[in-house]
Amino acid sequence: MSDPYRGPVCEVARALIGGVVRHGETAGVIVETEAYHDSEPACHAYIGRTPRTLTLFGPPGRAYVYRSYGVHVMLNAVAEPDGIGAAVLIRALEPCDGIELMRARRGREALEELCSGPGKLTQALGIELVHNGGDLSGGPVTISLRAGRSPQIVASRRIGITKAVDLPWRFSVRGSRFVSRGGAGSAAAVSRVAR
DNA sequence: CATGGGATTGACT
DNA sequence: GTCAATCCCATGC
Repeated sequence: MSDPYRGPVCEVARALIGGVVRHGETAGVIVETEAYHDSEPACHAYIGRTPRTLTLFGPPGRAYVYRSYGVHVMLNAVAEPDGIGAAVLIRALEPCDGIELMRARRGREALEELCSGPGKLTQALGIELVHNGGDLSGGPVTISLRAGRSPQIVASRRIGITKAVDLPWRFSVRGSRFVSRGGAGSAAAVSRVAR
């Protein structure tokens, strides 16, 4: 319990499923994650330490937040010991608190459209680039880990990347309707990995 | 200093 | 299914 983020990044990615991301009055349960590690080219840390990747190589349990496509903000939890560049991308949440505020920020009503994607959930929770490097156990953005037993988790291939596309490092709650639109948990995603 | 490329989303054909 | 939006940063001159 002392350092839940310190272990192998794929184990951390699984452990985070069922945890709760909270920012202010908004919060949601994690239903989808992806693992990234500096040993594989899809990871930002693959190129080594740069100003951008410094957070990734820092101590585990911090937030790595960056802008994607000039439009969207992505939230990650840094994993593995200090000196190793690894993180878990939070890809989807099941909204639980502050739903009206999420609706206002997202401009959408349907629960399934509030946090079902990495760019959507940061918008719904009001997470910004300034949160990069923040301690996830001490806020302002926090993640509390699941206490009980794990839900059924499906592994599949990661979404939206062009390198190391075959690694089954995406994890999602089987059957959840709150996962992102890559269709994680679908029979297609499962068989894609099995093949 | 100029350029190119995204761990995406939503609107449109 | 296709495509543009739009900004940070890594790289190269």
